[in-house]
Amino acid sequence: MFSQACKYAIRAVLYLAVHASAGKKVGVKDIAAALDVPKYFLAKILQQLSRNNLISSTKGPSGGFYLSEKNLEATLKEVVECIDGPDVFNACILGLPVCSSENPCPLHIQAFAYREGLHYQLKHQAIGDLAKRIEREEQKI
Amino acid sequence: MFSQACKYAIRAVLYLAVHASAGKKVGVKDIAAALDVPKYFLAKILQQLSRNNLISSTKGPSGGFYLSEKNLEATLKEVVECIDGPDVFNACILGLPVCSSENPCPLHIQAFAYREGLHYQLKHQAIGDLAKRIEREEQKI
DNA sequence: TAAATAAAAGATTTTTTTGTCTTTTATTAT
DNA sequence: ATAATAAAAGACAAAAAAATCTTTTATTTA
Ligand code: FES
Ligand code: FES
Repeated sequence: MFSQACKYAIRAVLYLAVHASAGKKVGVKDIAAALDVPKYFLAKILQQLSRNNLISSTKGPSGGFYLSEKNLEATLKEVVECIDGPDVFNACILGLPVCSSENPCPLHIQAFAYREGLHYQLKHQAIGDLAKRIEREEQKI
Repeated sequence: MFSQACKYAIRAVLYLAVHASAGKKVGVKDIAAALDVPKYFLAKILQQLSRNNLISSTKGPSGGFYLSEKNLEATLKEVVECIDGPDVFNACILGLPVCSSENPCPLHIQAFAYREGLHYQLKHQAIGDLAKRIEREEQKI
């Protein structure tokens, strides 16, 4: 479903939503250590998210990454599409050129439900709200 | 979700279920052409399925691949796991070391629900029955 | 202003996946 | 038996994804 880079991206964004803020930025090194993820690879991913204004950062001492108020209002759908491209939620599970309910492949019905359920949550839940739930329910990242 | 190899495997098996039989075997070249899939790569995949007794084959003139009665009773779950390994349906969508409802990641609920939906169909539907539905509903492969 | 810090950017390497080609082996039909 | 056929197996190449290292740029604190 998601590339390795995308998995790291989602986890890093959620980590920032929970543990960082404009007043308490956190560096790649710390994030990588907390998530047990390759440091340099994560840095690349964070740069890409930053370029696309999905996360915020400042350089220099006491710098690092965090989510602005604006960033917290975005959704994971945007994060996912930033890393894995815009077709993640529209592609046929068998790799056929188009996915459609009118002309479905044999796995379409289940696959479509699978994707849409996930897609719906990722599209409609703000990252900030998700973070609150993670803290409330003590979910792992 | 599925690797490219696995997608080809599923499609090839379904193609065989619909178009081949013990009396009418079909060669890699024909399958590859029909599915528009790289010939030599498909050959590798079919060999692996054959070694694991998920499809049948004979060499030589008028030889080729087909599904025996036994093969038709197997499920796509077995095909998938033969190619992509046994963890496909148990892995956390974020790549966390374990996926469990007791200690879920933030995407677990959706991911699990729909993954299980797919898993259930692939596990409980015999390939032969699936093939009948494909013919009945004229689904694409 | 200078030194220290941390992200941004660029270049490279490694690993995995995908795809190709060649040789061998088994089977069949002549 | 022999020739033709097609899968099996092995070796190889290309492309993509993942991971690493180095240099540059911006920022802050002393
Ligand atoms: S057509 Fe294959 S998943 Fe929709
Ligand atoms: S724990 Fe992540 S999908 Fe189940």
